[in-house]
Amino acid sequence: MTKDTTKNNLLDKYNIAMWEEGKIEAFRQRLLTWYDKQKRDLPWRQTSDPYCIWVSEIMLQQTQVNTVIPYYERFIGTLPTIKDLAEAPEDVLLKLWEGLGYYSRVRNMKVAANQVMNEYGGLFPTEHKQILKLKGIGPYTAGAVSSIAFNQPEPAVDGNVMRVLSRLFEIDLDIGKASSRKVFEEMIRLLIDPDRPGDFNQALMDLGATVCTPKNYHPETSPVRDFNASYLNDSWKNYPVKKSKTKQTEEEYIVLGLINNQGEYAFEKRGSKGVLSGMLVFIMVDRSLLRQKNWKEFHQDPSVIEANELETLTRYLKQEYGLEVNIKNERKGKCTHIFSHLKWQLDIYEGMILNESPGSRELHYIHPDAFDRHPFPVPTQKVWDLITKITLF
DNA sequence: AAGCCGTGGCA
DNA sequence: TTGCCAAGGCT
Repeated sequence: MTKDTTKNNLLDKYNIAMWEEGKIEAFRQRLLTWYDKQKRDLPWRQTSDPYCIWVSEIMLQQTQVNTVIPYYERFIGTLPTIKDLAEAPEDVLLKLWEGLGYYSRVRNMKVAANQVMNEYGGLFPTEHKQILKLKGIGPYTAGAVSSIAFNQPEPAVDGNVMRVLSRLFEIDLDIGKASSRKVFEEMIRLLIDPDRPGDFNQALMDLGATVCTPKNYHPETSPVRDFNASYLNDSWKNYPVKKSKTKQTEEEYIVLGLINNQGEYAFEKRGSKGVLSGMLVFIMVDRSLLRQKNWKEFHQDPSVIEANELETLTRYLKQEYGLEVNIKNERKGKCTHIFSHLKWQLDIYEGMILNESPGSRELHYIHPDAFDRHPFPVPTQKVWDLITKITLF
């Protein structure tokens, strides 16, 4: 039995009707003409160096263009080649990444850079299959680098592309589900311009970022509105389909700015798993571990640690860190930090370290004058600003 | 498969 | 204020 290569099983399965060849070619031309005229002038569009394209694509993961631009300039300026990246100490990399978030991205880049040095002699691999094997490079980024840097007709399906295609074809798939991406990739394989695959992919993303946006979407302003089934059928408000996310869970911490007799603050490196893994934070103690069952009944003043909780805290610091401290029971300040899936409520207190003995957790002592030399995640920076803030009367 | 991983911007 | 969203990948 011979396979019918004119049919696409995945598109058939979801009853998606692809356009005929003439319409596809007209679409390519309309989209690329618009792109040639309207494309955004971005730093990584002034190079064809796969290393630079790669760096930009990693930074752009779940991060907006305007945020990325200064980070990209500084990163490429500091580490102009993949060899520089492979040889850079992790602290230097994290300092360049500080504030961008998702810090495993840059750690993975260093691993990938070493893969390229060891397996490809420092030359970025040119084949999509090889690129996909690099640490931190998934289906989207492999497609982006392949098409943009090496002119290969590979799909690069991100949130923009899924939103654009959902509206163009009235696709009812939930774009939040991982399995949906493959369907959109099959569509792109048929749509992509074989002569300008990189520009085609970028044009679709530009369209999603500037015209076919999640909010304030006006389909009549689109350069490809004639191709847009959801516009022609006035169903565009239904697309894309996306399930709403679950709310962040809240966690409350006492954060301690503990200073030793040399004027240094105590920090802790978070574990290798979980949020902010391997990053420096002030000592944080989960209040749910400290509080008694009915603490709310007798605890009135939120700026003061209740006596029982303070006692437990003191014991905890001795046991976990080997620290004897004198905590000033007057809240220095409070702040919140919101992650994608959780929310931290931080109450900040200061204290003096009276005695240190070996504890189960290692501490790092950093003098205020040296603070800027270390990479810190934003929550640590927020707490730092509160602790060192000069109070004006 | 679905939950985890940061941060800033915006209505 | 709150929730959503952004050029996703890993486990």
